[in-house]
Amino acid sequence: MNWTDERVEKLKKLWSEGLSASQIAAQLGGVSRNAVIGKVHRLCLPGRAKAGGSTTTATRTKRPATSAPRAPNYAARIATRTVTRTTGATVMKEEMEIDAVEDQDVAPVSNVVVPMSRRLALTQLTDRTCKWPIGDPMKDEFHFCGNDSPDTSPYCTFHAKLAYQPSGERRRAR
DNA sequence: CCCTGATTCGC
DNA sequence: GCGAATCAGG
Repeated sequence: MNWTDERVEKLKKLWSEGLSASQIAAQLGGVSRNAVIGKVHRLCLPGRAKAGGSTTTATRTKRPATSAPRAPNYAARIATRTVTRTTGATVMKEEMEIDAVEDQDVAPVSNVVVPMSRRLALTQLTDRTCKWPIGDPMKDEFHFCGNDSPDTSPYCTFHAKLAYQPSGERRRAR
């Protein structure tokens, strides 16, 4: 995958909306979260104040620039590689999620991860259908997931994990 | 262990 | 320029 203008624009948009790198990667497809972060840096986009999943609201400022940025010790890097790989479910999981979304678009039948794919149009959505958008909104094949979603979420259990939840609360679906 | 972003560096 | 590997942290 290469960074077309379209993809860069989407990246900028999602990043500015506060989506995490992995979530953006999942939506763009074909890239890892590392790729997203790397691109963000190359674009000189404003980074997050602090890392960490729990929405660090204006936490401490960045590292003191006085000390060296970092000194990657390649000996140590090699030493920890095996450990990281054994653990490393991160990359694997991302790939699985991306594949699942794409599979749904191509082969809607009998998907283990997403058992049902109804490919609903906007007007077909109900309170109980997943509203996760699939495809390019500007193109004809655009549709919504349409799987059953619990009353507590606008998304099915699969897409709920990918959905961005604003820190406050989700506006009540009307 | 799950996740987050940040950084380095081989390609 | 790209992104995997790694680091650092919640």
